[in-house]
Amino acid sequence: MSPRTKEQFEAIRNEKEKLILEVALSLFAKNGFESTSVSMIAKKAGISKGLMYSYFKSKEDLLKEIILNGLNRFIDFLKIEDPNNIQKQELINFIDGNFSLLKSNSDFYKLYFSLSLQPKVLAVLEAEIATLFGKFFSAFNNYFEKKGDKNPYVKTRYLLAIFDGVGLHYLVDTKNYPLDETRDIIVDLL
Amino acid sequence: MSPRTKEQFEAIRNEKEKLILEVALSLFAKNGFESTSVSMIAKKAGISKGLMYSYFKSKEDLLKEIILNGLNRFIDFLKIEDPNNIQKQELINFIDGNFSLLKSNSDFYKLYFSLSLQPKVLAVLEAEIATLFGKFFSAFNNYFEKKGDKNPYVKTRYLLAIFDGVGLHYLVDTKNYPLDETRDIIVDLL
Amino acid sequence: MSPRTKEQFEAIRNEKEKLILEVALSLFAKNGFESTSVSMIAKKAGISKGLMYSYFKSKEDLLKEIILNGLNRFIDFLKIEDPNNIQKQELINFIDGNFSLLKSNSDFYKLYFSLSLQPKVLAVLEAEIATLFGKFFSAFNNYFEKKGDKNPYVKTRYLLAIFDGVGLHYLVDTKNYPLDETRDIIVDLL
Amino acid sequence: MSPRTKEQFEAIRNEKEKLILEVALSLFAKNGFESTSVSMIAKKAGISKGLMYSYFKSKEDLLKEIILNGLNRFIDFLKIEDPNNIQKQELINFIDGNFSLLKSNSDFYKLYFSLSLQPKVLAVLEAEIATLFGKFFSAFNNYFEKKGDKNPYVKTRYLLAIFDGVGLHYLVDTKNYPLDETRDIIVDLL
DNA sequence: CATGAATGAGGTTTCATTCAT
DNA sequence: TATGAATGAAACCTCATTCAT
Repeated sequence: MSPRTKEQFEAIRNEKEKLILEVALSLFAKNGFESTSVSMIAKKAGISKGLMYSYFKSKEDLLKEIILNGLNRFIDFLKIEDPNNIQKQELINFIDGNFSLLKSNSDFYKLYFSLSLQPKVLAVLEAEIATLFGKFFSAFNNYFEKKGDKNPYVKTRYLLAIFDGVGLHYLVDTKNYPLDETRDIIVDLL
Repeated sequence: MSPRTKEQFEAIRNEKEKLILEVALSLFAKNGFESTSVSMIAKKAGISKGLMYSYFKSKEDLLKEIILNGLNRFIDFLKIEDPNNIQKQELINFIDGNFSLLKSNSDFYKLYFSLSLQPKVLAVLEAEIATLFGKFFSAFNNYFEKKGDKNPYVKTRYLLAIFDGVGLHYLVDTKNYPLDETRDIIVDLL
Repeated sequence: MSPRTKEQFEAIRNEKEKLILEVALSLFAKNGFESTSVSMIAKKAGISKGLMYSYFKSKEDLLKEIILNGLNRFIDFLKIEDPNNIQKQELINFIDGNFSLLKSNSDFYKLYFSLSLQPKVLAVLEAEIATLFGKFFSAFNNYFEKKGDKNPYVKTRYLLAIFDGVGLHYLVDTKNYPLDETRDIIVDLL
Repeated sequence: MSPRTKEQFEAIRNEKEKLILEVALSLFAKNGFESTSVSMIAKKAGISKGLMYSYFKSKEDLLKEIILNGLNRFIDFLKIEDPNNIQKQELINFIDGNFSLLKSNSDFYKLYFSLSLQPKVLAVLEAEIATLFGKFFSAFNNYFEKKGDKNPYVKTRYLLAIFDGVGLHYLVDTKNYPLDETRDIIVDLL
């Protein structure tokens, strides 16, 4: 066997890191952060605890990485060509992207919701989260302003709140919640 | 000296139980259930750890008591005279009650939201919660049906989701969230 | 109502003390000394914990009282008219007394057996126990000596061991153990 | 440095497990199960409390392991070639094995006796214990039946009770109890 | 890179005992 | 005499993290 090249090593590292992130997310989502032990994660990922600590310097660090990873997927859905002339379709695309992520990536949403009221854990990511939220807010706010809505601020905050409310209810009762029909109602608000 | 009377003992118990419940709720809301230790509760309540266990069988039992306590306040807001003829004002009263509770009792909401995605903890109260939620659902659903709404089920679930979404956003950003204006928007949906 | 006389008070005290002793014995026998809490005893006796401590200065003291109480019943069964001329019937009476106590007072036996291998607890009663055991030993030993038995010491120790072995097996399997038939075999050893 | 091999890890575990079992047995025998704390065990074994829990799920689990370990040594002493024709010598071998174990392994006997009247603790091992006891019973019962004894059942139960009585007395007064002479008396009963 | 034994701090819980009333 | 609220020490147990190999 020829010795592995640097690239191969890096590929293995990346792959294993990804595995840990996935496994940890699923466990955090299911049991909560505090109730998930590092041992459980290592076991489910098929590695040793020690190795986990070579990828992430602490359990909290692992959590942050997971959250950052998850947040980054959102930005992609919001594609605005011209901030001064936001198209309805652009916002619809965002909504649809969001909802499809909700379905495909519900673990991340669960984790995020369950942490969103415990500022301590998320404190370190405050800046990132504020930035992200700010982008969404601007987009909708600008759109409603341009559209001449009576109170764009209130409407925007209302709409963003709805996203989370619907997400929450969908996650709590995934089988029955009428997500697609709700999507139509929301789109009608634009 | 004569021993304390039954009434005196009961008064002591009631008062201290209330104290513990309040202190625990505030800490659970702030740090989360798992991250709040019985030591912290005892310290803040000015009692020994041991005493807490004379009032509540376990930390989890304490949590359940808190949740039950909190849930019971909700029911009062939903007063329906005739289920076959629900009045718009009755639902408005419910909404207003809810929002006023959100303001005055935000700790309970915080706790409830942060637990709502960890079914394990709430499992024991599932029945109570389902009953409560069922009542709210019926009220709105019946109302929308009677009103001839196109899809009462979807609308009801949408509305209940909005409550939680708005609540969540209000709790995360209490200072700025335009709760009263949002209330008007919601009332207009009826 | 006329005030109670000193005698009445004492009668009440004695009665209550007896009640506590009985209740505690039954619980100790069932759960073991360590696994029985003072609270359990007080509850089952229908008194407060504080009161219990006015009768017995500690949980251990209560145990000692119980053991002493129980041991004293034994002596009565061993009635020897003339130590230099012990009658077979006197020993038979002792055996029968013992076995009947085993049936009627099995709680005490259970407790005693389960403690007999933990010298710490019984250490304080060592003297009493040694005295009692010594009396039994002497009686049987003298009898076998007089009777011209080859090895009275061994036979005596063997016999006393049998008592406990049979007692133990009877207590473990009270329903099925053939106590009366065993009694006859033992009597034949005299 | 290369990590330890599986074999090395296993060796460490086996050794330490054995150490803990031995230390715990000695303490349980001396103080009783309830009065022996995990701290005491850990201290005497020279390990941390936490480590004990990596070897045994709980203090009770540790106890069960000890009992199972001890029980297994018994079976070896009972070797019956033909159950329909049990030889006197086979039973003598069993008795001698038992007594020699009593001497060499007195801690286990002590523990077992002190637990035998607290069914709660042993409840989980009931099946194993019943099986073991059943084997002994059958062997002696069959032997006495074949031999034409008047009442094989009573004799067998009497004999098994004697084993325990003698064991108990030997353990309480190891220095003086005439175990070997007693052994001869018992053998004569066959 | 990889392992899992080992630690130690801190969690939940129990309970004999005290003491104000 | 009688109560049970209250304490505090100590029990059992968990787990993030370290480290020798």
